[in-house]
Amino acid sequence: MGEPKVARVVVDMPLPHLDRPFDYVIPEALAAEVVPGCRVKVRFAGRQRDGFVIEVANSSQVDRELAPLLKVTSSEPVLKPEIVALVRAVADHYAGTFADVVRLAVPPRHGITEKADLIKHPAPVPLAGESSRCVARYPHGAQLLAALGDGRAPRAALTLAPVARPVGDWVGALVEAASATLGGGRGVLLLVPDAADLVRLEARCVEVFGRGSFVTLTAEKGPAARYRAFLAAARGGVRLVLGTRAAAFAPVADLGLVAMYDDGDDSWAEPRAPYPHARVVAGLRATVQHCGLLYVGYGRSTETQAMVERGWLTAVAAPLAARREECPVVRVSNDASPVAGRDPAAHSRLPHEVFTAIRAGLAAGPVLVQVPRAGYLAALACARCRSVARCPHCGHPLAGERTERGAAPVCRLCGGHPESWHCGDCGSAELRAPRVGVVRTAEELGRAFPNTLVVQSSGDHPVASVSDEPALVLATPGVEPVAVGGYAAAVLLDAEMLLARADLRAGEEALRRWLSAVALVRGASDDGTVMVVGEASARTVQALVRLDPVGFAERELADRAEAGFPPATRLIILEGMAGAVDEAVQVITTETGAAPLGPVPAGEDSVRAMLRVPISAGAALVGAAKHVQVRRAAHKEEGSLRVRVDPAVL
DNA sequence: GTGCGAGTATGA
DNA sequence: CATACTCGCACC
Repeated sequence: MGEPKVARVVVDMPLPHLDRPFDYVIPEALAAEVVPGCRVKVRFAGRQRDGFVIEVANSSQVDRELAPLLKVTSSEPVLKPEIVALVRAVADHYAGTFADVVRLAVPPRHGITEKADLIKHPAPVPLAGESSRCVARYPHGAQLLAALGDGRAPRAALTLAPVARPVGDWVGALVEAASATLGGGRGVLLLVPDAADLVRLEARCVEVFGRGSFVTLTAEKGPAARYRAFLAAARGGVRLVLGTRAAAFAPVADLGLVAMYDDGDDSWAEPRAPYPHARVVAGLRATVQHCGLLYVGYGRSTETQAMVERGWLTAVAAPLAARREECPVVRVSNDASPVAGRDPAAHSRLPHEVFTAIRAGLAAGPVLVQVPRAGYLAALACARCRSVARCPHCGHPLAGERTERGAAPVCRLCGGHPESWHCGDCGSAELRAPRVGVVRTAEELGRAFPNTLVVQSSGDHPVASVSDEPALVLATPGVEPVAVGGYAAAVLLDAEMLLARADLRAGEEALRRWLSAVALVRGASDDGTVMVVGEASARTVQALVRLDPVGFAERELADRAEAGFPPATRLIILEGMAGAVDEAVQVITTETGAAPLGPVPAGEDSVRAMLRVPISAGAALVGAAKHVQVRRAAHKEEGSLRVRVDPAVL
């Protein structure tokens, strides 16, 4: 008998200064059960705690007597080496701990499911050779598929033409990329932002790859179903995994591709510490595992644009001229606050053109009407040119705040109350609060088209699809039903309201939502039309009319660079008790040269401060923030301090 | 976080 | 000199 073996264990202990593996002796009696990736119980700081074995070694560097493993919870290797690397990379990117991130990556154990017999998963049947109806029609699209099939690791942002045709079929694009990768013998991970999209993707995967040839990983179906799907992937019995946010960490044997639909959706932001964004997780994963990476969408997020401009992603998109040929024609109807009663049929505040467009569309099929919900935080705008008013101090959009003497501008980010403001575009000093639209539109339109079937789809009552029959389909953004043969027309209402949020991302978000609606409409050659009701001069509306999310993202990124915001910079937010935040700002600033903003009050005895550096110094900034946490924890310093890196919402 | 050992305070 | 208590730190 040789020396007893040593297990390197990551202990479930989210203290920043203990964020590293610890060595334990494997008792003779447990030797057969211990495998890398299994769950164990160990004694740590006098208490019994859970952990994962990440490595089995013959000896330890530790010059003290090792404590023994207490118990092997399960021999199932649930934490694969590549996921260890991914979890470490994500924790480091977000100044978080391995323990916090691994909780997001490995679902809770479900014993009964683990002991149950293996379900046999048939291999997915890849598409026959030349069957790409979407991706291969794009410049570089065929090369992308070929690279995936050849075992290479291409990284791309595929900006789809928004149209209800194969060329604008996001599900098809994901399935084709998956098929190419599977055909080359590697595994695939397909990620979508929400349950409704997952249903659509699953349906197509059943059709294309066969029932049971893939698993769906989502927390929504309960712990047993989640763990079953996770195990199927971890055991290597299934090559294709579909899922939402948390599935970005799913173990897939011999991973060849991570593909994500609509990376701009806000559901990708994890609400638990350290708040990783699935777009970033996917990107880190492509790096760590050297696999393909594909962001598919109708829009282009500012973040993917930054990756494209860094040369890290290849842009795959059709030229603008080709897009306009294939996609619906988009027109603007200026919402010039029409006088009530101007349209006798409806007593409507809507422009007359809208009714004409709807009537024309209904003659050919269903018509989609996108109606934003009320309740966004409205930002102030220039009274003359209507561009968003920005804080002169930090560049964040200004909000209106009620005071004794009416309204005053306030910056919700840096807390400033600018006394004088001048429009950066036209020089005017006058501000206005944009009119907030009202959602009585459904009733109005219903009355205007009395003999028409009206379908309503909203967050509470989503409708998945509608037939080709003429119908007026009213939907809030994000839950538009799919029309089987494409909508004949779409009307996008209250554009200004969607644009008027006091949020840096308002424009990008509005364009993303509009384009998703446009993508449900028939192409120009089938007389598909889209009408947007809003200010024609607004940059975002212009981008929609030109169907040019890339040009928009380029300008958006340039703006962010000028204002010093992510993704052009790396930004961290420090929040907690004043003393702790002040000290942290002090230390990090001197250490990294970061530019501080704040601190400003942030609720009950809590303040927040912001630090920004150029991307090249990002790792140093995050490292310094982690270091501050380590020191604080080790010295048991007073007060609380939370760190957020590139938060989704500022 | 938790437990422990060193160092210091307190009292018989 | 014995016991009590706090502080600082290591935790495998």
